[in-house]
Amino acid sequence: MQKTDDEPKGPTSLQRGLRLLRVLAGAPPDGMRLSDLARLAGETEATAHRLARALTAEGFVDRTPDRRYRVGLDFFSIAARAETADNLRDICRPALLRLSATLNDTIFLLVRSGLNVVCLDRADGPFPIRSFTGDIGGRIPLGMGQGSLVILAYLPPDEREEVIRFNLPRLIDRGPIDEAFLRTEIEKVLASGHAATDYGLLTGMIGVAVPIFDTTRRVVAALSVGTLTERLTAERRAKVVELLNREAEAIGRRLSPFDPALRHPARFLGGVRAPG
Amino acid sequence: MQKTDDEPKGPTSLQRGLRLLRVLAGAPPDGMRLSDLARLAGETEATAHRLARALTAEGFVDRTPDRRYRVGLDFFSIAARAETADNLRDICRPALLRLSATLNDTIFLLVRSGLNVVCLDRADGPFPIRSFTGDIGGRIPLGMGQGSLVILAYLPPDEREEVIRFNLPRLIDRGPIDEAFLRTEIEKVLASGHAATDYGLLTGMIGVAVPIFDTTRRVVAALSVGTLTERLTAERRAKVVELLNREAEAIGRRLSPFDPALRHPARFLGGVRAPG
DNA sequence: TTGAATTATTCCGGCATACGGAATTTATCG
DNA sequence: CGATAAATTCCGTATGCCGGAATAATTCAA
Repeated sequence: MQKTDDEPKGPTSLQRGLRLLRVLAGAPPDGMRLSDLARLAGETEATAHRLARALTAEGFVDRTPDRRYRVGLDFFSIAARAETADNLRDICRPALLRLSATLNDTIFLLVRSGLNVVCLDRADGPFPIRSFTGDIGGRIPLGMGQGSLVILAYLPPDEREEVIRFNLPRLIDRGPIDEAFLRTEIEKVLASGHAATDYGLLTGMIGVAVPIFDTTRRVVAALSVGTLTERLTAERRAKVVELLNREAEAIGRRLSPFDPALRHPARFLGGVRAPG
Repeated sequence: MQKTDDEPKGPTSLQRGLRLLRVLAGAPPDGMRLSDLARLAGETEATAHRLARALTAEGFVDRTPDRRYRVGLDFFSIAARAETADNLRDICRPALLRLSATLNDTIFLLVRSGLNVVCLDRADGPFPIRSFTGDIGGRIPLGMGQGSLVILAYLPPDEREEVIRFNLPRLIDRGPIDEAFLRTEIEKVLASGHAATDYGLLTGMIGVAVPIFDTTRRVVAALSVGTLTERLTAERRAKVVELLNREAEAIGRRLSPFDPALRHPARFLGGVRAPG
């Protein structure tokens, strides 16, 4: 081989091994044969085999009984154990401040927690706002309020149905809602990409919310703005949604799907992690 | 360097790089300095630097502005693919929600990974629960804890023996267990169809677990509930087991006969085949 | 601000070792 | 059962890795 240029080459076997991981993560739902793996990674079969063997020995790759390779469960385990330095609240705070300052309204950050949604943070605007969510730490059933609704809407179908089945009584109990209404609103959310339903419970108030997806396209949270109904003309709403979405997307790109804050929001409410 | 032993060594730089990843995932909330990384991984700083650079270039590691290393975001999106082909987690989630809401306790979904069991998902109940399994991604040896025990118990006999042979020391090391105890408990599991052993390690806590079989009657996972000892009277336990089993069976019917991880080279040819 | 201690990065020579062509074993298929 | 394809092992060689040591950058104390 001739060395034409002086690329800052690193340990080749590491580079190649990682590329194998990428390839494995890339396509197959049920694993990949060695020959395909080699071809896609641009390696000879001998080399791919050697690397795959090492990856397997280290637990980063699993082998299926029919001799196929796939990303290993240990990999999942390692990733889940890795703590991302910033929890969701820290990541989102600048966005909340920006939105609050730009829109002159109150911004909420909502995270799902089982069958509920928890308000993880808020940045107040100049107008006093009443909301379903209430203050930081506030907890409402999935489906009640715009931010909550938007999360519910984007859940995987199975899961969404399950949540609805359980929460419907709670929702009916707390507001002028029935199943038909809820389903209609969910459809609206999925069609428009945001929630702006007026529940009619907080007179003069209205909210607009957009979903935050993690890097695997799962809903994990919602950004929501609470404002006075009169302030939200149709054209302003479009603008608001656009701004919210821009921030939501930026946030989503930075989210690990394993962030503990997404799983146990309550632990992070105090700003300090609770033990256990 | 002297190498007297003739282990089938693999590409060292790959092994070392992966170890760096493990170390990185292990401890730091806000990243790790090179020197610490090197020390914890048992590498010279020069080597650690070279490897870390390669990992960074490949996107598996990020650098913070203050020159610290941390697990990269790409790492997570790849890891998210590491679930079983049937996406066991998605399939089971509604069941976890149902159980958690119905029982008011914390539900765990556990899958086997080689000689270990990994917590794939959990749905928290209102009570804070301590468990062997820990949080999502937590790993424990096969045989430790109820969910893990139930999986071990239902493995094919020769495979089970091999796992026991391997894990017994680890189990003894981590709890008041000896071989006789383990075998007695396995018998109990096979007789009753569930595990409810009180290991006595987590005072006040107890768990009940049932197996999930795929359509070929192989254990692939376990559903487990963690609760306060006082909440689990005998009659309630019967009820709990029944609920768990109902969900486990429903899940099993949806599983295609794909074995997630049999990375341990075991030749069961001519051995006992699961009765079709 | 200065200087010393700590940490990060680069260099480089020697030698271990990873590469890949080819042979061998093992699975898959007609 | 023979043929084809895939997986795994072998092995000589040159390639790229390792780590001691030099250099650069950063932190810290005073």
